Parts: sequence; C-alpha cells; structure tokens
Amino acid sequence: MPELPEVEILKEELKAHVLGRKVCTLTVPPGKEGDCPVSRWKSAVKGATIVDVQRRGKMLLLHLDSGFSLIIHLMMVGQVLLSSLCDGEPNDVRLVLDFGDDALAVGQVHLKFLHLVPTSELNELPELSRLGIDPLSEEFSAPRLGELASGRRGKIKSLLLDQGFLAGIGNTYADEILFDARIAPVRSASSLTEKEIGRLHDSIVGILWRGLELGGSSEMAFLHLDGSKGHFQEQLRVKGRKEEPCFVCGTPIERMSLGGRGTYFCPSCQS
DNA sequence: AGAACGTCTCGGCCGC
DNA sequence: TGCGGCCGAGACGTTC
Repeated sequence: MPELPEVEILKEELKAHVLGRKVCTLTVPPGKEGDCPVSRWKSAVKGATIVDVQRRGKMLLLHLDSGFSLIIHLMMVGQVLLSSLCDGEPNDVRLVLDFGDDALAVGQVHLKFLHLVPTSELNELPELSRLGIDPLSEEFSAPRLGELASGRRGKIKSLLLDQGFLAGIGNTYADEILFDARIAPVRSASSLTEKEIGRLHDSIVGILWRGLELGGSSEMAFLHLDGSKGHFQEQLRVKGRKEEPCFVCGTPIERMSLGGRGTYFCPSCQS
C-alpha cells in the first residue's frame, strides 16, 4: 500500500517522465465528478505545464505553471500509470492528464483525496499543514525524535502511524521498523531510553530506504508508473507472518490488534 | 463476507 | 480548577 517509499518512488518517476510536459486536456470520466468543481479544474489545468513534483508524507503534489497544484492521496489502493510506459489502465479511472502523445491516469482514488489548490495557498490546506516532519529529511535526527517522543504517553506504534508526528509511515512499515529496532509496539513512547530512540531513528531511516531500494511494497495495489510491482513485500520480517518463526530467534511471530490495526511482532526480540 | 487500513471524529483523560 | 493537547475507540469507504 502506498506509504512513504511508494509515493517517493512515484514522485521520482513522475519527475523523470512528466516534468516540463504540457497538459492538453483533463478528463474526468462521466459519473465520477462527484462534488469536484471539475470545470474550474479544467481551466486551471488545461494548457498548463507541470513544473515540479513533490511528496509530502503520503501525498503527491503536481505543481503547474498556471499557479495551481494538484494534490493526490492514493490511500490504500490508488494507482498512477503513464500510458507510454504501461499497457494497461488503472481500475476505476478517476482523472486523466492528457499530454497528447501520452496520458497520466489516476485510478482508485477517492475524490475526497484529490485537491486542486492555488500553489500559494498550499500551506493553508489542513491536510498538508498538519503533517509532521519527513523521516527522510535532513531535520530528522535521533535527538529530534527524542524531543518529539518525550511526553507522549501513547503507544509507540500508534505514534509512528500519526501523520502529525512523522509524515509518511503506514501500518506495514511501522511493524517492520519496530521489529528492526527491537522495540515492542505497545511501549509508551515516553518510556523509550536514549539508546532505544537511537535504534528507532536508525530503523525508521533504514527500513524506509530499504523499501525504496526494493521498489516499494506491492502487498496490495501499488504499482510503479510503468505498471510494474515493487519487491519489499517479499522481504517482510513480521507483517503477515503470524505463527511463523522469527527470522532472528525462531519464536513464533504474534499478531495483536492495536488501535484497530493488525500488528505483528516477535514477543522475544521486541521488548 | 470479512478483514484489511488511512483518515476523520468524538468523548474523555492527562498533566501543566 | 481550567484548559489545551493528547489518547483510544469507533465509523467510513474501498478492495480483495
């Protein structure tokens, strides 16, 4: 499912393939308009050139020279495919940016999670302004993580999933990160020692980079811009491995529900 | 049909 | 005590 590494991959691929390209038409399939002011979107997008692509947390931002930015959250199953690289189309196409000889199709995305806003007003959008720091940014350090976690009495896994705390981590990477850091998901964030915070920081950065290097996780619907799958899902050490032996110590992996989310961990390695 | 999970909302709680 | 922020539970929407 698209979490930080998957969205980062799409961002880089979009930068390589659609930067500088001019949108001839914006199409919303009939019946898919929902509450979107599509006519306004068309005038803001048609004839505009894509001048930058960014990621913020799990959100993808396409900046246009018309002064507008298109913001896409793929949620669990969203897909973005480029027709010149890929034979198929996403299921349930919601939006198509047509470049003439090529087209970018966005599928399986709730219209609620598509936004078109003036670029100058981006920071006023609550979905963006409330995001926490990016785990791949320069400012994310172990001391900074310690500061942020201190005084947070909630469970560390719930905190990792809180987009206002760190932006971009979802359920799969959270479990893998905590296993890597040897920290139990139910630990209170404020109870973590300096040493554990250091390990957690290294695991957050390390596991996210590993996801990136493996082309992301295609556990569910995630596809690259060309329709290919990632490989991180083949390397999961705890997620989905209930009762299978821990790769480190052989203890059966356990599953619990935490904050309504399936949570996998090794009861022996993680304390 | 049920489990999956990201986000939002809400009521209650904690601690300054 | 008051209050803002935090926490956890539940709901929703969607797919497989």
